[in-house]
Amino acid sequence: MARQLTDLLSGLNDAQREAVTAVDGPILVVAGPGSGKTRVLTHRIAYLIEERGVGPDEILAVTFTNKAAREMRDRIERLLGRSAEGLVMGTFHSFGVRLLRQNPGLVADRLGILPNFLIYDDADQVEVAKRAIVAVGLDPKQLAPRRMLSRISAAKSLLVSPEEFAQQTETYDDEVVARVYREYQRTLRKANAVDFDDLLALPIQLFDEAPASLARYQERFRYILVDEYQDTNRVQYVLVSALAARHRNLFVVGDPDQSIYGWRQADIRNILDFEKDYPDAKRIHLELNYRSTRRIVDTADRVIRENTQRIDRRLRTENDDGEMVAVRELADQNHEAQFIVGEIRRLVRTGNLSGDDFAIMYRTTAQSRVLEEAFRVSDIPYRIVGGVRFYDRKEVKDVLAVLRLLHNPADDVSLGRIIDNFPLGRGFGPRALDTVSAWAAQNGVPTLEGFLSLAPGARPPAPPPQLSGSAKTAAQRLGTVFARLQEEAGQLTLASLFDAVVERTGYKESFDHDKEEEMQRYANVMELRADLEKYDLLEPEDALPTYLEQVALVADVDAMDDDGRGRVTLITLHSAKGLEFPVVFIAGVEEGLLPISRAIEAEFHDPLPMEEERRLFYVGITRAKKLLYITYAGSRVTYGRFQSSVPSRFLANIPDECVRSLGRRPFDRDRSAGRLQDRVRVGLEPARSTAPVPTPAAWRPTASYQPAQRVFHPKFGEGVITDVTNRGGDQELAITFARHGAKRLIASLAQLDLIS
DNA sequence: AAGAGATTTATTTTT
DNA sequence: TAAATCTCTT
Repeated sequence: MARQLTDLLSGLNDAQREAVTAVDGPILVVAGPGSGKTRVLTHRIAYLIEERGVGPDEILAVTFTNKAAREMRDRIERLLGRSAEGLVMGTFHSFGVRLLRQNPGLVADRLGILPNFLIYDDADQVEVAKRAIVAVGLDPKQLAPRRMLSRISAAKSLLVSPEEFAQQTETYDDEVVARVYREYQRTLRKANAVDFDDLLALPIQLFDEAPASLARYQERFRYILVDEYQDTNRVQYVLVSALAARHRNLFVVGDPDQSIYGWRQADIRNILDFEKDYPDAKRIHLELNYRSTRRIVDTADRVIRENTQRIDRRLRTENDDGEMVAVRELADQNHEAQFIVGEIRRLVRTGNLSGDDFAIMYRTTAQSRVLEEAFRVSDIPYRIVGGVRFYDRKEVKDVLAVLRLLHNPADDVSLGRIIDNFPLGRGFGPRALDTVSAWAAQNGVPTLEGFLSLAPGARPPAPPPQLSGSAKTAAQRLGTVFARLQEEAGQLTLASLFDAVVERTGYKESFDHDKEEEMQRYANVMELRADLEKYDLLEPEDALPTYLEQVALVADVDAMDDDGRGRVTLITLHSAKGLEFPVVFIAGVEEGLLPISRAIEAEFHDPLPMEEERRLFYVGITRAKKLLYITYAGSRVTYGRFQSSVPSRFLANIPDECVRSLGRRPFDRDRSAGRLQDRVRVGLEPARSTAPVPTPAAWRPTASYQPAQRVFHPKFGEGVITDVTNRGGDQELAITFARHGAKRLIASLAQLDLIS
């Protein structure tokens, strides 16, 4: 016992030790980046179990991603030297599902949601929103379903029901949202489906309806821990508060400076007001950074210091100074990607580093394209976190739609998908679907029943829908196939069910074996089969629901740890939160990208989005342990158009002592938008319009090229200069490109970059 | 109802 | 630029 105690507490600093051993009552830990908060969380849980005799099943720990939960559980089990069975650890959303699954009777009775409910993902939600817009007699083309959805989601995150929303409308637009919201919710329920926000809101409704069930959980969870508390929203706050009300042993960890989910209704006040909610709370600060070099820490500190909405504190470290932060301007996004690939190659060669030591971070997923292309040709292994998830690929979603419909016959969104995309639905158009839907509505049954009623041997509740011609044939075919699949669904393993699905729906044959692209998509479908096989170990009746739930709740980062070894990571700044890498590149640090244009537009009436952008940059900087590169391009192609860009204002705050410019031109702080801002503030110039946006020709270095130099051209790629002819102040270059052969180019016009 | 061809839209971030 | 959506023809 004593041995273990020293193990659990050794190597912790005073503040960390205090956080681990302060057992009872509300505790707020404000933890800067790299200050060991994961260590504190894991050691604290192990300490509770080992030293305080707390049962693992009396502890609830909420993390931001499933990956974090998995890793923490592993670390705890390693500390304990045994399994931590019973410990409830996961994201808010997975915990929400768990609550709903554990109370099927109450959930059905009080909330009207049957146990076979599905979790609708983003695309499904858009579809439901569209249908809702149509149903209230409006036009989805004018209303932007996505915008409706974000308003609805915001309302749900604030626990505002459709009825409450309707009562507090102020503008015409609000009224429209209210109507769509109501219909959206009705459509979801009719499909026996829930969305992400419901996973948090429904447990609260359940507790309202059945206080005894709340009391049970309150009693059970003597200790509750919440990570990334700065990113919790209202629903999450209410849920945690309710659960912690009985024992009040609530331990929250967060960093207001890393709050980057304001757009998801994350409310920084949850952490700032913690001590108001719990006047007896103990507050512990973890400030010393163990992760990064001194220069990286100082850079981060100076950048975040510019924010006004924050608690003043200083980030510090006792680590070595380390290398300078490298800032590099590139001609365009291709050069930027090329530069990054080149640097990585160089560092791998000379610096004893491997691919997985590197991460490239960017603000928007669109930026990953060019980077990915550069890595693809470079043959450096890489992986992309974010972008299109495996489960979001069209062909995968198609097959999943069938499985979902088999699990939940009310799932009209999946039914629609099947009709649109499967050979099975051929000959069956929108008008015919209207007929069947109307029939189903009339009889109060799911739309699928309309099809089943046409299958041979069916005993429908009413005369089947009136169809004719190709629509009738198609509907009969679909009904017959589904009737049979439904029978088999309970008996077959998932893999065999998969086989039956792709065979009988004609999906398998729909791939053209002569087209490479289609074969790739077919390969994805088969990968789904391999995925399904893993679930055949479960009880047959659990396999499908467990699988579908897992599919709905995996985040991009969750899927990350599979075969990440040796690969460079390409990741959005948002997804990078909580991760660390020896070498980090932050790409596209330009006005309009980081900060994102919308934050710039909003700045004059609302400074908060801009501050969030700055925090995002801060999150990126603090991911780096040893080396940090910041790159920006002088111009980039957006929507297929060239646009020149201005270095981000955030660059102006990096201290001279920490930064060095790479390349021929020094990094010119005065051209970054930060300095322009100053001028704007004193009223010398209007914003942006007169900003000295440099034209490419004007700022391109007038380097004199020489034969044998290696260069990079945005279109032609890598090449070697074979001949140089001087023409006045300019040069005409003969270049042999690796992939495009010999070209003659004018030095001042060709957007060339020297590569080492 | 289906496919070809024209046109228009999109890029903020995600559980 | 590429993907999604619309329009027109059969």
